[in-house]
Amino acid sequence: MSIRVRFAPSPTGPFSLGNARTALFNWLFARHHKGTFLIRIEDTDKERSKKEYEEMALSALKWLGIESDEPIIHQSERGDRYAHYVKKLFDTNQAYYCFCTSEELEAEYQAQMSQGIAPKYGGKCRHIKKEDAETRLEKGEQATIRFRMPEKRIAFTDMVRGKVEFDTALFGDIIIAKSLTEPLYNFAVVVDDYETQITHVIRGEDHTPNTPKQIALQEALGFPQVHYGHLPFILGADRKKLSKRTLTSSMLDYKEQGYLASAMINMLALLGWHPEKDREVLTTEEIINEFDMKRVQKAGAVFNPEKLDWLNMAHIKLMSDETLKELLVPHIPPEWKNDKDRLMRVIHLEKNRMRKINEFITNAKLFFELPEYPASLLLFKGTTTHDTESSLKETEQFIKNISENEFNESALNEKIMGIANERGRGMVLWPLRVALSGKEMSPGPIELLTALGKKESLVRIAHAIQKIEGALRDRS
RNA sequence: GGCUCCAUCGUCUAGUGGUAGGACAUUGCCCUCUCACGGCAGUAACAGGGGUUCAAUUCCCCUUGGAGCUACCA
Repeated sequence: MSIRVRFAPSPTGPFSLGNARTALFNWLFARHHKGTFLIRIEDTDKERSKKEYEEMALSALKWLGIESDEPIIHQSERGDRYAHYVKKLFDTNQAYYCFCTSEELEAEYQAQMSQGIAPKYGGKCRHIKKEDAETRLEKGEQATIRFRMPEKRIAFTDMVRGKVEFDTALFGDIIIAKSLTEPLYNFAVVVDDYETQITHVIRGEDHTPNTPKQIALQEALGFPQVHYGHLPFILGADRKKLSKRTLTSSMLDYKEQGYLASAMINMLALLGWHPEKDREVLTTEEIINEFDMKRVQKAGAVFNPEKLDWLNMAHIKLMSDETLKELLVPHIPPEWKNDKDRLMRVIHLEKNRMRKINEFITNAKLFFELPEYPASLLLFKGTTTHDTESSLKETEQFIKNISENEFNESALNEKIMGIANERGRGMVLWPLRVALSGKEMSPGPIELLTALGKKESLVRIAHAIQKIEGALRDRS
């Protein structure tokens, strides 16, 4: 039988790292086993569900390349399906109307808590006859629908943790719906998973205690049991579940900050899972091939932003210059595109220096516009203005003598390093590099020359020489 | 309180009944005109106590610590 999984977010808040990881593991599991991956929106809570959160989740997933193989289901549109199954439970006397008010229930729970007893519903409405309930409903009384929880031990084999067992007597009769068409989580999940023929439920470990309730419901409705796997949490630095407020916990923020989807997937996959052979930098394709629920960790994992940076850098290096250009183009100033060749040379050079793709704008700016800098910056430590002037002039002459078609890295390296080794490396390379970049810190002079090209390089060197001469004049 | 789960370097993790390995971070060195990249080396962990065993990080129990759940949220 083919594997079918689903990711079922409730659109009640920003889409977090943890949500993304749960979606990813479901998706990886489906892809690895050539199964089907579904997205279902759990928007039964009308108060808290918001369309914007749903859109946020879907676009974050789309960014990661995770999309539903079948049309997306909304629980809010399936009221009649839930009503159908609630009626089935009524017909078999496995559900009943409960007229207790929230105040009554609250008081009951408080009393139990203060006595140190595990709180659960006392069963006050358990024996109200269906006919009596219906007349009360007709009179306009408010009621919820409860499931007669059978008291027994329910065990299941978790794909991550192995055998887990609960005593359902501790749960009491849970509320499964506010009305025929307004189901609550545990009931809606069971119905939808059944109707979409889900075979494996992979979700966060916060759902572990819900699993026996859902199994009891499946048994009551005569549904086959599904396989469960509960994923450990992604934790904040405080080792607590990532809160909604945690900074940049919204997935789309990572995209904005210049992270690659492939790096993000790599990072998320490595939180709680590890390939058999010890490798860290993995393409999505490789992760799909090697993914195995058996290798999923049991303990929660603290998210490490530095490692994400490192992985992002690694994934940038994995990309071709051309692919990187495509990614960069929408973000760069239009005038940078005028000189296509120069742009490509700059991308090639900066590719190995970027941790996040939006760093490109600040890093590459100097190639398109010479920054302002003081003449004093041209002086290598412990050298004189005079020596700097003569060094720059000599370098300028050498560069002028290199023909346009010889203007490449190896030829430049040979010529420039020739002078540098003669006059002293710092004496030659520092002023040249500052003249070309206008910055204290930058790529090396040979790299700058190659990327800028002969013409622009000479303009910048001439500009530097003017600065030096100006400084000399001011002194005399 | 009750129920469930978890426990290897600071972090992510590998691992086995017999020397605890890798990655990020960090430190030092090399490369070098600077900053990155890269290369090399170093610091750093089996929570504690009992068992079982010739031998336990590994298997069992307890303790401790941590997390989740305990809704007319999901």
